[in-house]
Amino acid sequence: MSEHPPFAVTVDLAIFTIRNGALSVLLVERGEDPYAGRWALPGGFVGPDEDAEAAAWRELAEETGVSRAEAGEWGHLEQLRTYSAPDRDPRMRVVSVAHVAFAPDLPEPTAGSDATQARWWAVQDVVGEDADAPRLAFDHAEILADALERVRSKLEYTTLALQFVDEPFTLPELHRVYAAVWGEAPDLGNFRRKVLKTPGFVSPTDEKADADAAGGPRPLLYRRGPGRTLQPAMLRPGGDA
Amino acid sequence: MSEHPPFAVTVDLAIFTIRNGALSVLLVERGEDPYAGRWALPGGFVGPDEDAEAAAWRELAEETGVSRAEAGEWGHLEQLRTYSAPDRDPRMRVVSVAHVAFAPDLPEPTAGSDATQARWWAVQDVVGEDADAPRLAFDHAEILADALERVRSKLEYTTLALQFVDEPFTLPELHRVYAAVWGEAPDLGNFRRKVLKTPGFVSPTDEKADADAAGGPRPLLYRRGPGRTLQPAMLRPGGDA
DNA sequence: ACAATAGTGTCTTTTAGACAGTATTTG
DNA sequence: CAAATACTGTCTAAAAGACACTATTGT
Repeated sequence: MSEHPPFAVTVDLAIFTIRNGALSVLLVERGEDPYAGRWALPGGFVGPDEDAEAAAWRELAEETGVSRAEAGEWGHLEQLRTYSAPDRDPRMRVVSVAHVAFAPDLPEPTAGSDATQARWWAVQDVVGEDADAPRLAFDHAEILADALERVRSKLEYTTLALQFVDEPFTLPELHRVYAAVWGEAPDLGNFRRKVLKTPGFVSPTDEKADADAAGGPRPLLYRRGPGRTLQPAMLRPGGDA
Repeated sequence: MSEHPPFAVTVDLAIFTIRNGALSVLLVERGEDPYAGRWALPGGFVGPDEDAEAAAWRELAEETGVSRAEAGEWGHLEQLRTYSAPDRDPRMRVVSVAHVAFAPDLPEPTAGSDATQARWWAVQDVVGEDADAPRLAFDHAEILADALERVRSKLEYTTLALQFVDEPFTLPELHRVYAAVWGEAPDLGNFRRKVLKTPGFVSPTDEKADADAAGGPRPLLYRRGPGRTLQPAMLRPGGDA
């Protein structure tokens, strides 16, 4: 079976967070060809002694500038799918195991060791057709589109939204996560009912958030509950469109 | 970047069908080490000019003994996930892009060119803990478990069950698909209501099925509709367990 | 006639959608 | 006080679960 050609195996990551109320994704600017100057999803090669998920955790920690142990505290990472078109990288045959990661608001990333820059992009500015929208390298536009669909649908039937907020959090904050990811806000009253009656979604504290300059009552603070799935699912408004 | 080790990339397939009312999966007996004599999911290497999905279609056609064009007629195939543990194959570093395929009842497969045998196994006889349950090679038990979870959950929110029946079909037949995959039958009356009121799930004909030795009225025949998703989902009985 | 299965209808419960209305806070 | 936001409650519609009931066929 040595007549089979060798492949390089990489991981690519779509790392999502909420910044300024907008769903955002981390991109790095490529410093070298192919696609020099274009923006790309962060990623790297899978090492000889790690599986793809371990490589993805390692890259996540490197790119966000936090230690891997810390990343394990707040982060959620899962495999998305594998991209293997023969010509997806002109240099060699590369198969990429793409992953999706979710994190609460993180600091602006530090530049990578290869002197390229990395920054958060509002997803809407990347997937849009605007003239100033960056054209992504390789097949990363397709990967990002798949990742976006994944995060949107996982909000429906899991408690994944909890990964986008720091503890403790308020229900209006959690509501804004749904609004940012779906692009449309569910009715706040019905949202509260759904979250509070789903066992294990959130657990209340008896504290209230600090006052907000905008006025209004101080909302109650909650912590993440142990539940992981929503039964039945939370429906996104206009979800059939 | 040539300091990175070469990988072999394969596809493995969990090919499901319904045989004698039981959800079944195609397994091949390995003829050589490692795991000689053990049963495994069919699979093979990804060729230099194809992507993983093309390799999976090729393997599907080879293993089921039907031409690839025919397979495209009736089959549904989708990527499951990628398995990349460093020690999953003792011979070399192999990354496997697993796929799931669904087909109506197929003939017993012919033996592969390497003189190994292939046959359908009732899923219950493979995942069970019985003494005569085969111990699968490599990490294929894990792949099969993931594939099983995939097919079970896809029945909930898609019209995938249509891939397990030949056209034309009756609603009791379609109902038996759900019963076989879920291990428990939804109420037939409520099932009919759900299927018939979901736009595009099935389209009626004005024909009736041939008579059955068991007696009873001859059920109406239907064809597959254009719809692909169920909104809202069909809930499996005891689905939270 | 009887058994078996196909198909219809009905009642109840659960849940979501669409609000209205009250309470709390800042400026 | 007004404005803004947090929170509660209510009415309605959609849908599922749990049946009972009728109809059609083979033996």
